[in-house]
Amino acid sequence: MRAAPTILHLDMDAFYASVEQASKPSLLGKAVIVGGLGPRGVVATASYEARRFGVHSAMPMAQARRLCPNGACLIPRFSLYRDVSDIVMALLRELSPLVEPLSLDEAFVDLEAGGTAFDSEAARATGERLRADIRAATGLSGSVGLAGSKMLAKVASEEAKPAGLLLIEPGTERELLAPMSVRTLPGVGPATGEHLRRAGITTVGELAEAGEDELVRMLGRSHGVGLYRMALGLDDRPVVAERDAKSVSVEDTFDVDLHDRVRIRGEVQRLADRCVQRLRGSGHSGRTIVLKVRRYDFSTLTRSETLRGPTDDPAVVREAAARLLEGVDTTGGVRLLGVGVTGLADYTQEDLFAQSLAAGTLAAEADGEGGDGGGHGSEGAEPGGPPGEGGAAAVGVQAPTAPDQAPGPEGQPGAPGGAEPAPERRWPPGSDVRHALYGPGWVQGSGVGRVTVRFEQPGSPPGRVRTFRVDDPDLEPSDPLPLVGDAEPDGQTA
DNA sequence: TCTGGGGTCCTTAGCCCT
DNA sequence: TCTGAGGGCTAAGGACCC
Repeated sequence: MRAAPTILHLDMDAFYASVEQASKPSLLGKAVIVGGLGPRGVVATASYEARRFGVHSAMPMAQARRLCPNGACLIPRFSLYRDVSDIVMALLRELSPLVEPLSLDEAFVDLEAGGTAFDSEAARATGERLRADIRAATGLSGSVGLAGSKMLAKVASEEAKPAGLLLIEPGTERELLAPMSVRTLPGVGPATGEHLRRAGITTVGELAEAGEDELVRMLGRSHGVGLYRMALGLDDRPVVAERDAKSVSVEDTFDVDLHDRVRIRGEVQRLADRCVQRLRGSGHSGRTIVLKVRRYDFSTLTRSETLRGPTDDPAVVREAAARLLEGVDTTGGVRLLGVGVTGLADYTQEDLFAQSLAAGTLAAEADGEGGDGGGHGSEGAEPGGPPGEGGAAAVGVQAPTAPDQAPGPEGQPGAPGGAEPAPERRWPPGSDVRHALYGPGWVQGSGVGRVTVRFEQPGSPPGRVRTFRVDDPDLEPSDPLPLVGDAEPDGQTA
């Protein structure tokens, strides 16, 4: 391990919730919960105000609402978070070319490689400056950890939260780690934590005392050796700037379990198409198709099939996913379906061409695909009629119209619904809107044909609330406004 | 009214080949 | 021809992370 604490770990504080508070001034200092709002939604991030009520990430949203009934529950706005993240990551890249993003709100930086800092003094100064720069550029706060390794830098930023900075001086690691819970170490989750607890190991110090052999015996070679080293404060993993994606997948959890086999097939086809869209978007093709099924009892199984060559052909992926589904028993119902592609290769025209030759892919097959599956698979469910069990309205909860359109619009606003009579517009809480007269605002809630909007924007004083009919022609969805800088002059916030 | 979505990595087991 | 070891690949599941 290096001598100087020049690995920096940045962790933005309650990122999604903080972005929401910054862009919605009336929520500053209030409990904000960001996550899925459906009956099976979970919390992605809670503001520190909400955490005081016991709300935390991965908690079912229903439970969060119970604990914190006055909290503002909002859907995530990933495009905005990505924009803010881009600003933060750009600031990190000014410090060093070696920046390793872990997610939208977290990254490692190798300060030494950037020539930014070679000792504790300089590292600390750099960290403080970074925090100030992030606040100036985004209005948000982040926590900084500095240490001689990635693992320790991450532990440090966790300890520094919220809005702090902690530097671990070389030589003090073991002493610092010893009393901490084993769960502090990366790679120790609920299962490993429980495994260790049963062996009487609850702290990092006890982990180190157990010895490498014992940990290997308990947890296997890779995990055992890795954990033992971490317990000693040893971690020589380098900061890696570019990481190639290894898989691409999409999955959907349904508000109500799906029973109807025809519907399930339709959903798998949809997911396959979405997956290929993402695959192509990332400039990849892939060789192994994976189907994921979570059943009514939460048991999860995967089935996979490896093709002769990589593909990004939707028809090929659809067919593979359909074949895999045929081998899965779905009686009892499914709550989640997913389609993924692994074994990624860089997309090239040659790949595509080779694949169509290898798999004998025909464009005609893509269109006539239903023929194969529908032919022998007509279990019950008459073609046009509503499938049984009320599974039909499962995904589009609040779309009482046209319950039986087979691959129904999914739970996203503005999903393509075909050329039906204008579907009722939906206004998810937290989403951005613009009113012809009142300017930019956000949806505070909607129901019984009404939508309530608060008219405010980043940097404005808390705004007023007004209620409209859901089909008010003056009201329309809009893009998020940047957190800092060009606020709109026309926003009436009085 | 339990438990999202998008990932990575590891382990185990079976099969095929040398 | 049989047997065993070991490597590579595939499939499935599990743990973990944010």
